[in-house]
Amino acid sequence: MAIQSVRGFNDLLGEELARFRRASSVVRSVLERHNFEEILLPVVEYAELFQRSIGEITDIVQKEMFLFKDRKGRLLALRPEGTAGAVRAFLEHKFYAERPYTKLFYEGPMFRYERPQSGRYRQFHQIGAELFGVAEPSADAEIISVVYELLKELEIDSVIEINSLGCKECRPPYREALKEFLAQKEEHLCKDCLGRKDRNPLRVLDCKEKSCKLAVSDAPKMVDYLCDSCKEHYSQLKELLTHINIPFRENFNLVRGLDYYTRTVFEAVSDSLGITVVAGGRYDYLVQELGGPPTPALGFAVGVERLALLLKDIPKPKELYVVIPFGDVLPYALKVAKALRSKGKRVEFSYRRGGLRKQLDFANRLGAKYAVIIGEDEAKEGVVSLKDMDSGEQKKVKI
RNA sequence: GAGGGUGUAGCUCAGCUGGUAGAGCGGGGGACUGUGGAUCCCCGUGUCGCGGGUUCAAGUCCCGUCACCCUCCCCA
Repeated sequence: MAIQSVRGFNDLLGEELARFRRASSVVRSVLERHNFEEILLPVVEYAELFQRSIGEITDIVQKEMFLFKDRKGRLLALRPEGTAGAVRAFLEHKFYAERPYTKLFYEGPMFRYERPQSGRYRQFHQIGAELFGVAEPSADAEIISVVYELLKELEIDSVIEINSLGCKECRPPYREALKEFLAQKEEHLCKDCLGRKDRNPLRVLDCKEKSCKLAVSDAPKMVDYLCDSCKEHYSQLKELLTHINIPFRENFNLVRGLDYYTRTVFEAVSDSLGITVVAGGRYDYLVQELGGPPTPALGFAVGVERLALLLKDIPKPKELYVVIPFGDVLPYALKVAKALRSKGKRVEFSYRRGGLRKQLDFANRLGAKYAVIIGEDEAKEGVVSLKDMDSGEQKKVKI
């Protein structure tokens, strides 16, 4: 058997790649407009970084990481997401000491050992942005505004949902209240939720199972338990979003799969495919938990493949010129191709053999806008016959 | 990790109750050595995903395995 690519690790090519590039470049340009600075992070980190940041009991850490040991026996991981690495870099370069706040973005492959399905691979790409050092809700508003603008620019139909998960003051009491509530609903919960109702009760709110949804419909809401400062933060954020005309929807059942989130969380779900394309939130304790100074922070990540899947149309490539040498004119024809390319034209030099007819047929198949016909007459006169492949018009021109 | 579907030529697929492989499209060549998208003619051995089993005989039945697609879990 010929060697195949590894499951979930795919070649990206053709139109799919064009969509991918488009999605990526739009997101990048929106981030650059907001003056986020790019950082190129390594793909491998110590496994401990993810265990400490994402949370020991999450599925990502428990069963979805690509783990391996280096030659000295240290446990390494292919990164399953980007925030942990960004925080590590923020601390390692001591950005907290040299600027009042820091805005970073990263792009690159992420790895999760999951079952592949539509819009989901073991190697996939994310672009993420992180804002370190601003506690005020204006930072939340700006991050959500970036998300809104990139979705708008890519013409992706989706709604931004927001919620608040509270802080270490108000979340524990809420968690307990929710646990108590769920204990009374046990007979309505699915098997997965029975497993997580004590371990990670917030996740039950997010379950797609009908009976769970129903059981949870009158569950206590985090918003009702928010402490004064969280409540203030959340209502200011909503006010700001309204002021800058960013449509959003509150979803009291919105939670995140990663442990580090606090206060604001948000997500954009595509209307057509029903998959999450962007997700993010605030993580005010993570920097400190990873050994840094107390630093409020927040960010988001987009799945580039998922975005690409939803793109309406892709830009057409530049108009193609096909240079057709005909007869003993090779040196001249190559010179013409070089000249056209130096003018920035997209040029294919035809290596196809056969008569002019066959070569024009070839140019046609390539989708050429112009055929640059070079026979011995043209070579002698120092011109080319430029044929417009749509209209069929042809004239001799100097290049 | 659980469930369902699929796997035959480059692509899309046909192949009925087992008798050793076909079509369309694409591609190549020609009709046609200076003008395309048309027409006509010619060109298909591909480990029938892989391994094993049943059988005189397996693309076709059975078991296993791998991959892909979809759903769930989880997540971007």
